[in-house]
Amino acid sequence: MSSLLELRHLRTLTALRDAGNLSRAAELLNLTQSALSHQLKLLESVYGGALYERKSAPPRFTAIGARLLELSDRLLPHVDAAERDLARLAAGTAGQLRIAVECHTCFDWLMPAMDAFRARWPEVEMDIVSGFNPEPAALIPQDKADFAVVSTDGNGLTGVDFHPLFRFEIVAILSRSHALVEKPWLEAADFAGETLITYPVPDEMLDVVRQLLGPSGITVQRRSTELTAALLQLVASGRGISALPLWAVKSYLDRGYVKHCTIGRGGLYGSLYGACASRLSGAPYMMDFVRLVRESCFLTLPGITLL
Amino acid sequence: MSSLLELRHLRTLTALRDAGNLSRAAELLNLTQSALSHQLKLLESVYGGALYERKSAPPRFTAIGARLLELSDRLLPHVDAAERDLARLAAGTAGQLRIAVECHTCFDWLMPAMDAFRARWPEVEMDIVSGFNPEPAALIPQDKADFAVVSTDGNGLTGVDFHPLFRFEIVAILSRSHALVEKPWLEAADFAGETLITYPVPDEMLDVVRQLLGPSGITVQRRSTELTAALLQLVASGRGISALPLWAVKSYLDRGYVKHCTIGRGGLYGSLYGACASRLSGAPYMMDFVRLVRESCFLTLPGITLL
DNA sequence: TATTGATAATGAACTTTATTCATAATCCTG
DNA sequence: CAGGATTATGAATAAAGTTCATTATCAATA
Repeated sequence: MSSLLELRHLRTLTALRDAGNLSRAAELLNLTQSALSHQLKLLESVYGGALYERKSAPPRFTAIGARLLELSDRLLPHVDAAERDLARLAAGTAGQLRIAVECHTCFDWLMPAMDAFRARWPEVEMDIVSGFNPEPAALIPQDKADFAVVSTDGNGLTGVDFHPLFRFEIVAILSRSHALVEKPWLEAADFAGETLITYPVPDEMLDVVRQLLGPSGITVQRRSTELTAALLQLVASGRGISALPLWAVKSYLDRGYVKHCTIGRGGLYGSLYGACASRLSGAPYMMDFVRLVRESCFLTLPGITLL
Repeated sequence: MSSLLELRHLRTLTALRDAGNLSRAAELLNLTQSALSHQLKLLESVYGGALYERKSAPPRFTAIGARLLELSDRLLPHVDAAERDLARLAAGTAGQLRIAVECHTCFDWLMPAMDAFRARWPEVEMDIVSGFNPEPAALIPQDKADFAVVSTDGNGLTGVDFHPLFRFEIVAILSRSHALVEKPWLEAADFAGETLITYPVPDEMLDVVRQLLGPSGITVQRRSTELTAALLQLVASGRGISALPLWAVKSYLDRGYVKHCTIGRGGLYGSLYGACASRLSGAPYMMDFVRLVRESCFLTLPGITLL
């Protein structure tokens, strides 16, 4: 009798468009693929026709689907804006967001999220905590930062909450002529004698060391540089091998500038978490920031998985 | 974590504003007062404050409530429009809406609903079936009308659906000096010897006759005229008494032009139904028309109850 | 100031709906 | 045509939303 269309459905539809397929849309919405499939099926039964062609990627929407998407585009921004206004009404206070990072790569994806955030919460003062801190989460209890990007949850810090961000594969980067490119995957022993080219961070912050080389007692030479491009240049010219997030080097690999190789049997994976003071964990602007980070990363970084 | 605001909530809020209080809002939405109360409570717990001041009629909204209403006003018309577009996509065919009425009073409330309908479904041809038909529902199987306003459901007509509209009290209208105005209510015997002033319709169409005079075997003189104003003029000048819907004469009563009196112990009530061909019963434009009629009547006719 | 009537709130039972889980079907690609 | 990825499906589960029955609150009024 009465209309059954809800915002939930519109969110699903836009997620489907943004994510490219149902499974990814589900990930974006923190739901299962099944849930969305059922949702769409229901809508289709109500409106008497398919909403999109299933077998196409990116999805091609039918007239019905397109009309609903048009509605979504018109509505959701207003809903979003209203909810932020309401959060502001509730909190009153403006707040600040001082961001600390542990590694350089973070900036690649942090910037777009920060830009989006600035547009949505103009009254929140945003800053980057200068310098690179080996353990940025420690800055939070000291009230020197409000948000820190870290690669491990729960450091035993009290009063600090960790929000899962995403998980990504770390691959070994080799020059095109390197002998090891033939191997299906690299084991710890393969690194012996090689020079490991990395960002300038302490050993214990490197996932390759922490998860592979450390446990197996293998030590390697280290050489470091700040920029990804410089790092790859060194690898390409045979000065050593590196281990970097797949998403960070995807474009270089596609161009064939360097080669890559899985590390360990099932691959080596790193995870990132956003740390913030428990006191701010529930603050709408903080939740929105975490959401924006997750969303923009998921939509722009190839091959990552949301946590 | 994720937003829980849904269109449902926005609809509740606008209904609350339109209807004036929670109970009436519930009636408008075909829900219970309790349901809406729970809904609002939930919203208030989420947004951390009241949405409106309960004890005031009409409701006074807080900043939070007002912001949500602002959102509703921006969103709901678009949702509505989209759903109509989708219905058009599904049905394809334009359709027509020929309306037949049984009594003159209907036009008072039919007009605004028809105007609203015309704006929403410009492609549907709307017409009024000329002449007053003692039994307009009969025109539907003959395909001479698509919608008929009748005062009884289920005439034993097959292929015709009856949609409950609303229920209203019918009161006796007396001149200010009439002896009967002193009585707490009128019984059948009180009508004996009086002239009953009515619209020009057959006896069996009049609720007073059908429900009160008929069963008790009392017959009265009849005199009829087409216009409500003329009818009241006759009553006021002592030519007889009348029995009319309370909502139709409310303004005359408020001005003290005539007096009124309850008919029978618990009062006399009439009900109206919208009849249409079963085949069209589920057509979006027909459902929308019924909805518009119910809604506009509920919001404009004083003292009625939705069925 | 009690009484009544109207409106709103509440907690528990209930119903409906949404989501997940486990699995099967389908589609695409190499 | 196998294997991987995506989608569909039915049943089970979880989570709501809604109603019911009752109580609380408030305003008008006797």
